[in-house]
Amino acid sequence: MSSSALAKAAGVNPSQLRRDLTYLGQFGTRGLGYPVQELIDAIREVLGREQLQPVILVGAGNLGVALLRYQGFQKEGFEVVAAFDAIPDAVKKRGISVPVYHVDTMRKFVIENDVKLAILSVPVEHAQEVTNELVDSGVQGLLSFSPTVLQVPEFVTVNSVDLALELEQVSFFVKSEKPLVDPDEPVIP
Amino acid sequence: MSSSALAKAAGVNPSQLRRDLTYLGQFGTRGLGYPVQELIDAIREVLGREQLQPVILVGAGNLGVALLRYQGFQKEGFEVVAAFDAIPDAVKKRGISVPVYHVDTMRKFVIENDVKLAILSVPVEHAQEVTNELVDSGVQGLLSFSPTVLQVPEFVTVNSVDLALELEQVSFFVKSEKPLVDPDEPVIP
DNA sequence: TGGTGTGAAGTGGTTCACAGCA
DNA sequence: TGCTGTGAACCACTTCACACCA
Repeated sequence: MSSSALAKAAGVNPSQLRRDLTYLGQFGTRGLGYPVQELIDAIREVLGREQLQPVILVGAGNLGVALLRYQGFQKEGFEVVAAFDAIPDAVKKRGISVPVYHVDTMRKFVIENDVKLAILSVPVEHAQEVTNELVDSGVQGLLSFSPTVLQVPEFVTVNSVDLALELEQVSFFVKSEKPLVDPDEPVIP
Repeated sequence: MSSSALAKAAGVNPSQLRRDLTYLGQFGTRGLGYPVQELIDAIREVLGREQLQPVILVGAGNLGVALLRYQGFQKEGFEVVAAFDAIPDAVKKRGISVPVYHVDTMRKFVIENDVKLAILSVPVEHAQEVTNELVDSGVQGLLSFSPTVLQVPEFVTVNSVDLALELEQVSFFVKSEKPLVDPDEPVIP
């Protein structure tokens, strides 16, 4: 498999892709390309996907429940082992195999199960407090869907996905006449 | 309001924020800061948020329905005016005020209502074909949740959110001993 | 011949540092 | 004095271009 074929599939430049792959070592063959299976193994190892990673989800509202039903995480080597909510009884559990517990039991669960990753889909006004408790319990990585900047110690990784912002980014380029803002020209003359 | 206060709230560097704001013109006062209301107005105008932007959603599965229930889009000036699905009758409509139509009627709707933005939450294997039809009908911006690279003409803007990938990004930094890969040192020695 | 690996150049975004002004 | 606006330096990432080798 050549870098140009891979690059096309990934939607990037071939040089880019070759450069990136060298960080895994160098096992392409000049004139031939990359051995597919070795590539898969090497990437999998670097990404730490040898075994399932346990994850918890906090906030089983609309978005949270959808995420619980979402199969994509399992496919990529994650296992959502439990969900937590302030009102677990209110959660519509149809089609959900993951147990939903009260958020008061979260700390205990995280500690006992040595959970390192959490998905946060709580209302924005509770995002920081829940984050604090998670970090305090030992969680080191957060995927947040709240439109706010979470304050965490530097040893904790946060990835924030703001859905409205993602749509906003598309919208900006659609409504504007020109595809990009010209930095030499103020947007408002 | 000073740039440093805004920067702190946004989680960025003050210089960064000042530099960004100059693209809107220059209306900060040296020694004083920025006038809040003018700032809001200027940003709103640039982002084209004076009036509601109509959006359609395609693919009313788990994620799609959650997105329909999600209030964040409305808050940011978007209105999801209709949803489309291959089996609209199967969609659980509880708590959804947006009408769900059959995907066959999508093209007509897009053209008649001059829809320019679409949210795509269809299964990955149908993402490209639905994209083609949307683009063909006049949609110019797509927010996709399918883990695939969509092929579109250059005048169409695509923003892809791959939820599993977002979690993967967190996971990488959590499981690795060091916070970052040292580019001089191959990950696999 | 074809395609990798990589110096070197290019690009664009970030940060510094400070002149200038309320 | 305090804080903006911005030239210049900095930095990280991207792309080019080509030596090198199966």
